[in-house]
Amino acid sequence: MEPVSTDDVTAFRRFNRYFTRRIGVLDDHYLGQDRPLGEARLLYEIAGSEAGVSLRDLRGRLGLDAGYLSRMVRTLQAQGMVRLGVHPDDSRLRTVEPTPAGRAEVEEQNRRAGALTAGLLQGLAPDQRRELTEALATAQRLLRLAGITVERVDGHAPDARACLDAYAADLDARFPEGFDKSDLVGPEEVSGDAGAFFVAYEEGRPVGCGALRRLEPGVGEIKHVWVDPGARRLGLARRLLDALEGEAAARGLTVVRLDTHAVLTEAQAMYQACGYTEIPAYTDHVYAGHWFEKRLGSGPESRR
Amino acid sequence: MEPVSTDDVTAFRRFNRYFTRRIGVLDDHYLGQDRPLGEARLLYEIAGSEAGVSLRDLRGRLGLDAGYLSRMVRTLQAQGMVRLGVHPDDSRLRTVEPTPAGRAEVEEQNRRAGALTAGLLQGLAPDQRRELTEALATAQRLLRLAGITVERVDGHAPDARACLDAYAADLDARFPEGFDKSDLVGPEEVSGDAGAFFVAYEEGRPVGCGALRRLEPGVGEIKHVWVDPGARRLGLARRLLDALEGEAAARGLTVVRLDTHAVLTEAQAMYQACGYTEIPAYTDHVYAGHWFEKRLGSGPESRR
DNA sequence: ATATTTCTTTGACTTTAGTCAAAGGAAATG
DNA sequence: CATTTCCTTTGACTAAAGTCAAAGAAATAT
Repeated sequence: MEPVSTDDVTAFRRFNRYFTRRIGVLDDHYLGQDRPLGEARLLYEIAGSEAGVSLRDLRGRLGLDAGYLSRMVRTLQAQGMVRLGVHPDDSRLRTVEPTPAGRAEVEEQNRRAGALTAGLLQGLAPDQRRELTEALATAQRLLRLAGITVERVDGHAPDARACLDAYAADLDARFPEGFDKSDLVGPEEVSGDAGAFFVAYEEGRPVGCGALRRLEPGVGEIKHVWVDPGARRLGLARRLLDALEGEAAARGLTVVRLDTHAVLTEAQAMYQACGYTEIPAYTDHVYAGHWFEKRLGSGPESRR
Repeated sequence: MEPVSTDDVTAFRRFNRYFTRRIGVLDDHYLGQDRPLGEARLLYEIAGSEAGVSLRDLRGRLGLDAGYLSRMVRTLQAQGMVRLGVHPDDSRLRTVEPTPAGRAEVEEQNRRAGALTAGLLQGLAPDQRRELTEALATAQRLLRLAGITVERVDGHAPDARACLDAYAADLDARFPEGFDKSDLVGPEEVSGDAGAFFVAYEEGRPVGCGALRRLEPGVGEIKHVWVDPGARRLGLARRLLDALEGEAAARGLTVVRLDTHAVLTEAQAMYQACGYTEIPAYTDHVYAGHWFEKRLGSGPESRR
């Protein structure tokens, strides 16, 4: 893996310092106008999630001490900003939800913050605003991608199954003929000697997966490459492929194959961009309409 | 002035939230590992400026209460991180400078922050790192520009004179024959009916200027458009020109002219890009090598 | 069914951050 | 040279942020 150039690091740190100084501070400042910052943040978080949130969740998300959180929630409750309840499934957990008043306050804060931002952008010409918006979108996309880790997990792991379920639901919606879950590989097919399973995590949540399976001596098959709709267009599928190919190479496989459904045109384009070439059918798989192959370890990768 | 689209505002706010959550927080966190955040920031600021800094300066830069600052500085002194002295020119002022130990601590923090950043960027391919760096640079450039205000000031104002001094020094260094300060317009030539003077401010500091002078009935002259070296390549000169032309139009002038030295090729390109056309000499000014003119109020601006 | 773990609440703290006013020395102003 | 302004220090506070441990209720594991 290439080392990170110090120029990139300095540029990043320079931006970071500039941005948090100039913008981040502002944002925090308006937030905590009528109440302590911690409380404002908490209310914002509570109002952000439509249904009720559990205190346990909030604690995790905001990284707060249990006692501290408990007290702040009480304060908000006393002010009529939130309502407390008991979790229906587990009565140890308490849930919080915003009252109309709480929602209104957050709305008002959003309005003010929006006005602040608009004031800032006012200093730019329209085309410069567009340029800024695009640059920020690019940066955010890449930052998200950088924060996602791809990890090998056991085929039986709950995260693995969760991803496959989501994958199956996705395909069922996209294939004209639907998709039957029983067609997924079993956990034992992607564990141990038989294969491997990778899950991509973003801030602890699984947002993508991919499986590798031994097909015949020297040949592997890649299956079930899936990316959560919320994490698409980041370049994550490529990273999953990288991981799968790396694993295949480490197992001494020289060729990987895969098949894909005719309707998944963007997937086909992606495979081709990653160095896969279309080959004749190597399976008579129900859903397969196109077959691809890539020879591994043949010098430099064709990276976009 | 065009209204800011809500899309741009939302995109900006989304980035802001994402960035401060994911990155900004990190940065603060490592900073305040061994000492309170405020103290760490203060030490960072002190170590950042090579020579000693005055407390007055620090107070301005960090926006701290005088008493609060005084105490924090004492704490740092007691820990051997900084040395206190009296300002040579004004013994009401105190100066602070980092000791070797203080410098070392900041160095160590920088090292750690750098490692953190490198770890983050590690998740990206080299070309994606470059893309990110570029996007951040663009964003920072535009944010800086958005934060700069152009204000009309009196020709006698200290900020106006400071800009003109810097401008003169700049020209003196660039012109082969040097530049004589006595050639600058006098304060009364850019005040009241005779003309106007604009200063660009970035976070309270003057970073650019431009003057407008009545030349003859219906015709104005733009002079001394200057941008601080630290604020170049942002598009600030254009904004200064916009302000000057707006002022000229408001005064009923229909034409503005300007002259420029032969060596200032980038200025000439900029004038042309802003709708100025070269004309024959209208002065026999010593330093002038090219003359330009623009007719005002003729429909839509040619914006880049 | 008993023990263990999980989750929230409460009490009792500490640290950090920040404010305000008084006071004294030094420079600038008239 | 008297007055005003500027800058720092000190004392006396307050509010916010955060920590830790004990305790009780509910769920899970054995």
